[in-house]
Amino acid sequence: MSARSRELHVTAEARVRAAGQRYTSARRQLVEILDRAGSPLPLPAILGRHGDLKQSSVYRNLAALEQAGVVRRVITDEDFGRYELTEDLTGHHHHLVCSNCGAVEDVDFASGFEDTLEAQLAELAERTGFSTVSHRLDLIGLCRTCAAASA
Amino acid sequence: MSARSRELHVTAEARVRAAGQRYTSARRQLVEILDRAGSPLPLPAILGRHGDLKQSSVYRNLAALEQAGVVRRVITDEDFGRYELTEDLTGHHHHLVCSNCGAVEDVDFASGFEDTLEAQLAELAERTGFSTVSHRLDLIGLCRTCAAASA
DNA sequence: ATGAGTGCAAAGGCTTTGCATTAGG
DNA sequence: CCTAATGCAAAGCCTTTGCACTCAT
Repeated sequence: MSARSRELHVTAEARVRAAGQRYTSARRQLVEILDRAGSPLPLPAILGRHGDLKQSSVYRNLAALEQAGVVRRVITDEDFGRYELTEDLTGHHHHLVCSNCGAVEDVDFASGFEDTLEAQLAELAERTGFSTVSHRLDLIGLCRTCAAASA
Repeated sequence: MSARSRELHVTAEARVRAAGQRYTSARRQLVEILDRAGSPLPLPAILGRHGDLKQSSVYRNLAALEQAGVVRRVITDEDFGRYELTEDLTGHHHHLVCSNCGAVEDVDFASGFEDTLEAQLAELAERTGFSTVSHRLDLIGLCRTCAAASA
């Protein structure tokens, strides 16, 4: 296991315990799965990668991890919810969402752009009265596979 | 009725008919409701503003309008789906989403920023192999009301 | 022992769908 | 007339929940 991964679990465990819950092996595995995936995973995929843990338990554990600030549920227009590690664990990023197959890929922008974006958000917050705490920028398009298939 | 509104219905009707369906008075009313709202409306709100049209019919009509490219379903983390007119009818815009009450408000960025954003997206599309067709930038924060209440 | 986690099954809640009826072209 | 739209009720589907059992502390 990499140093980064070890670090991840230490942080995750701390948060889960701070939330008054246990860092079970099941939860550890879920964090591991999401970390390895590197992009938001739909529930069936999580279920499939965790040999033996029933669906209801997966939901409950994900809810626990979400409450502890380790996992967040990503909203998509698919049937199943997708889950990823929170940004303060993985770093700020954006999503490329395939409008055809639903695949989601993590991506980063040039840092300069991210700054410009922040500035715009601040301006917007002031103009509208919203206290902006975060943003969510998703790109919708066709992934390589679907683009090739439809060509 | 404003000239813009008349224009809107003409376009909407054309699309619905092109999709092989009728521009019913019920559908016309739905378009009217969404146009007046000026921001994505959750289903209960739509139902409430349309005196007499059963829930299943509202769903069916929204689906028809969506298929015709007049309406689009907005993804949120709320229980109910939200609906708005498509961007080519209302113009490109973004959403301010209140993380507390779920309120959604439409907003625009400075046009210069929008250009920068497009450039970044083009660069990203090239780098990742995604054919980006659109983007969706939502700001999550506290709306005026909720910010005041929690202060 | 004592509370948390798990499995199983049932319930929930939004959305969709089948079917008979009604209305629009 | 003929097809589409509507209402009503039932079904679907993801997700949540109740309850008894097991496991870890």
